[in-house]
Amino acid sequence: MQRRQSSTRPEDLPTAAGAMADLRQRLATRQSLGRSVQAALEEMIETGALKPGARLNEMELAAQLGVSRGPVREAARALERTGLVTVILNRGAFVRSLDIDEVLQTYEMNAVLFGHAAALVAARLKPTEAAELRSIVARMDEAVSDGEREGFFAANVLFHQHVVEFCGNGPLRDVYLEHTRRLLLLRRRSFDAAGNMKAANSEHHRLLDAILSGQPEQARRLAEAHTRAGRARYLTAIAHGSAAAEDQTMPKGRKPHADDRQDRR
Amino acid sequence: MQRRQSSTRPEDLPTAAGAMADLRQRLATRQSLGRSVQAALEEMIETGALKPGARLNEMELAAQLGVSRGPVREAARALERTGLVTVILNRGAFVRSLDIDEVLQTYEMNAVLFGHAAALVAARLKPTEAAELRSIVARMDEAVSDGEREGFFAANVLFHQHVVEFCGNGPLRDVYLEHTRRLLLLRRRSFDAAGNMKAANSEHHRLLDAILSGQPEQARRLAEAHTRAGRARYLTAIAHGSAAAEDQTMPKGRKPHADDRQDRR
DNA sequence: GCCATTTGGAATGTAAACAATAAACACCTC
DNA sequence: GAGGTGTTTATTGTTTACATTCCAAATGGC
Repeated sequence: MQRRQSSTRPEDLPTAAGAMADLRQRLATRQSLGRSVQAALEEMIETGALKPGARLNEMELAAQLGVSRGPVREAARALERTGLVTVILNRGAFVRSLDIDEVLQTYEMNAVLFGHAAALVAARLKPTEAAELRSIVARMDEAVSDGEREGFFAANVLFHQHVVEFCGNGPLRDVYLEHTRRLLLLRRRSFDAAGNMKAANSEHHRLLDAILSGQPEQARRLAEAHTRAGRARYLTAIAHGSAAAEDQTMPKGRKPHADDRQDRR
Repeated sequence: MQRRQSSTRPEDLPTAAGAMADLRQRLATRQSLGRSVQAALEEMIETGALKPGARLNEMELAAQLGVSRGPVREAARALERTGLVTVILNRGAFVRSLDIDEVLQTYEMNAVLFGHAAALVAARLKPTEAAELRSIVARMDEAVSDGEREGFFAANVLFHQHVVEFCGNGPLRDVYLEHTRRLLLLRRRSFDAAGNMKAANSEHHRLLDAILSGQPEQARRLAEAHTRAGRARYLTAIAHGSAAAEDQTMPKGRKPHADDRQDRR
């Protein structure tokens, strides 16, 4: 990530259109470097460039991203609050490795939250929102037929996002999305292997029916069951070979231990 | 404005001195300065030295606390992730003022989470934990008899903390405590006025009975009801004079608006 | 050979300097 | 006087430099 440099494209004279594009670019880039670095780090964690247990070397990352250590530190601290890394005093930030228990507990909490969101949505759904949910489920149907894992995956995320969005409870939405995202980033491989799109989507259909027909408690039950079914799929997935990717790029020295953490208030 | 409770403090003199002492204290505890500053800022928010809407002037705070701007920035960003302040690019960090809707939604989410925690506890309570819960409720009984608001308040917080702790779900505990804490810090006056200790404690008793007798669903229902009753008490409290303390120390210029925020991923 | 101690290098924590931005003010034009 | 335009000033964003801490290999004694 370097300082915005004028792209010296040969055929591109300083036209109004070009200036406009530049401005858009600039406006889009209009966030602090810390934010940008945070996004970059999240991507590196998602893609596996930074594996669980790896230390975030501030100098190295700063050089790599073309910024100084300040924004890198800022990003690392933000990731700590998101739960993606653990910061240890004087030793640095380490990509967290979720143990199975924590994953299961997160599923459990998400089940309750998603269930409540579904109940709220069933009680207050607007027509336009109903249409949107229907179209997303339809998209997943197609993806299932065509065997498009990526397409299904994206639409699946979208479906859950919309449900918690439409429930109208901002804090609940934020918590649910944040923790879902954490699972995705730190356990992506397991999720990929967790397929079984068909079963998942039939659950979506049943849930959607309950929502559309305005049955809050039924929707809550189905949404909770759906989340727990997802947990079960996750468990069978990691049981089959895709075994819990454990720490790999651990630097010298001992592993960071929970006791070292300093974020308990 | 509005009757600042029989305050223990000569008011108006932003006591950075107290925060300062606290800061030095915590330095011995081997925390990064950023952490210490974060704690100091939280205290300043809690005590009202930093009122909702106030901007966190980095230079000023750094000078007051005897550190450089780095740790202050770090702390401000941490508070942003906690939801206590809003950061706007190139304009700084502002103490958030929770609107009523968000408070109510947080109560709603907390009701669901606390209800689930209570259900889990009822299903898996250990003898030592049972004793601890009993003793806390007993302490609240005494506080009610003696009219000790502060003592009741502290024990009340402790009771809820222990329930979510004993439920065994770490992520749920963290989310619940974090959001409860946010309400406490940003709406403390309202809470103080929300008294009605007697009613609250009778709810505690009924909940504890359900937990001790191993009735998860009953415990869930009571815990949810207890939280919603707390919400109702909060509403009547702010309806009576203690009106939602709105922004006061707003600096010149326009108020920060939600659209300015840059933390949506 | 084994263990405690020392010591050097590397990385983090903190401070201070520099650059960029935005609000506020003065000024000019109409 | 209203509206807009340059200029100033305070504050944040970022970089650079310095201090402190930790780890690990090297050293030395037994």
